[in-house]
Amino acid sequence: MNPLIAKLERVAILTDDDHEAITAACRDVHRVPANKDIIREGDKPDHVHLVLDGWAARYKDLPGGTRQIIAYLIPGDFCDLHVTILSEMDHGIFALTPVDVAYIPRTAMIQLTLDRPSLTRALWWATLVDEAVLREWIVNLGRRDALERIAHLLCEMHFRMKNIGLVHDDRFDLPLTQDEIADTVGLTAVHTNRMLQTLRLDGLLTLHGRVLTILDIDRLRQLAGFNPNYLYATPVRQ
Amino acid sequence: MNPLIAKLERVAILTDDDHEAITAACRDVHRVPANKDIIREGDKPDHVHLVLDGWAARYKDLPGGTRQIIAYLIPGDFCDLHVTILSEMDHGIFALTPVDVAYIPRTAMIQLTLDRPSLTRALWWATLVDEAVLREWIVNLGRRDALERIAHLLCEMHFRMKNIGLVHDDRFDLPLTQDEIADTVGLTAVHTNRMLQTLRLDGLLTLHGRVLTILDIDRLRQLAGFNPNYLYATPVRQ
DNA sequence: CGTTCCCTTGACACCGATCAACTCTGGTGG
DNA sequence: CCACCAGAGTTGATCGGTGTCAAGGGAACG
Repeated sequence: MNPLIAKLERVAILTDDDHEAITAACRDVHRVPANKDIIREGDKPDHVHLVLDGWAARYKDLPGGTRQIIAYLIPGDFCDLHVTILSEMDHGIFALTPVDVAYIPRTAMIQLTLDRPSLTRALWWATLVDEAVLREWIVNLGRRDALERIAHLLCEMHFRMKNIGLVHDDRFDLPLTQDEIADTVGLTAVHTNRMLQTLRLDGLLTLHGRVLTILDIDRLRQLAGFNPNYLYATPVRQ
Repeated sequence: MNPLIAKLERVAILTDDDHEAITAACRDVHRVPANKDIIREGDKPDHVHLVLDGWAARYKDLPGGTRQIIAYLIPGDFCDLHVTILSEMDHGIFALTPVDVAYIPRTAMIQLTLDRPSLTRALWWATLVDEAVLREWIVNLGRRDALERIAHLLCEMHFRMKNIGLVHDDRFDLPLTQDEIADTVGLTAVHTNRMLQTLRLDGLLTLHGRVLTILDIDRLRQLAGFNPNYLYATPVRQ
């Protein structure tokens, strides 16, 4: 099952035709090994990239050697819908795990949106949710302390992974090193480590071998100030 | 002159018909006094709001009484294109100055995008630039120190204001209190004050009476690590 | 002419960064 | 099967950037 179809169907009504159009667009699948770039800053790809399996991360490198992770991409997420319109990538995307990526030709994407208003609307919903996530990350970085930031990130990924059926018993794959978490929440790896220990000691979660188990989602959400409304897991307005 | 038309024409070719359609859509103008909400979290507006004159800010309040400003809206910017699709606002927007806001009916907006593919493409470009700005703000909050953050914000607003013709001799209206700047860059007002003084002492800028004069844009940009590529002031791909 | 924001300043506290080991784990090759 | 190794996680000591609290000053406005 195509994860994009599954994602869009949660919020919109797609016809069989739409299904076929999406499936057809996703014919060209590439496997990218872990820790390799899917796209680099400055690229002008002729394809739109869609994550079918695995995790990827959007990031920017700064002069000085630091890095900020800007988004996590999980199955069903587009890497770069915007290069349909914008001139080039202003950031890179790398694979956190081995990732299956569908290469959808730019022209096919444009055709899809011209032919299928309801599908276009669903795709638009997806980009708006991505945008809402960016806003919440700004709040996270700007106004929450270290412990809350990490807790909030974990709550969000729990919610998103659950949405696509990849959470069982509040347990899911979190293929991130503590360095990567640190580069996401604007902390150092050392402090991230200490905060994760605090969360463990408080009995909120366990995390080893890239598997996260949330032991008390209610308390974790309360600690993080997590409110999933920004993820808009609700039907699209007609 | 409608600032939305001016903005879109910098990157796309619009017909006279497009102009008229935009002008017609912007008939219903409301003036919102400074410090009043234009939209609140939870609202389900039937109109899309477009800033015609003045500054507004997108924000989220947190339990605990803190606030994070998520975006600044200047003439030509939409407040909430997304409520065309999403169920309700997950954040508020307030006026920083008295603001002229065009209320564009949701239905008119939908009609516009159905009838005018090239205009739709230009609007899409605008939302993608907004998204790129959000990404850069995440980098700003996550990986730059206090001085760099403020410098970067000022560089960005200088660039955006220049783009719409509101900068003369590197001088422009910056209608923000230090509290508001602090709530934007994730600092306290006290520390924001000290950093602004540092920037002044370094001969980079002057700021009083809500007017910012940048004395040395090159050095300010270098200090901030500012690269305007993310603002995509370039023509839209066809 | 007083009131209310807003800006400014100083002293001090503390969260998270930095630096430098050390441990653990999983993978690889002999 | 074991020895080794690299990457990831952990720990401790110390430093510094930013927060906090409190007070005072200045400018706009009724």
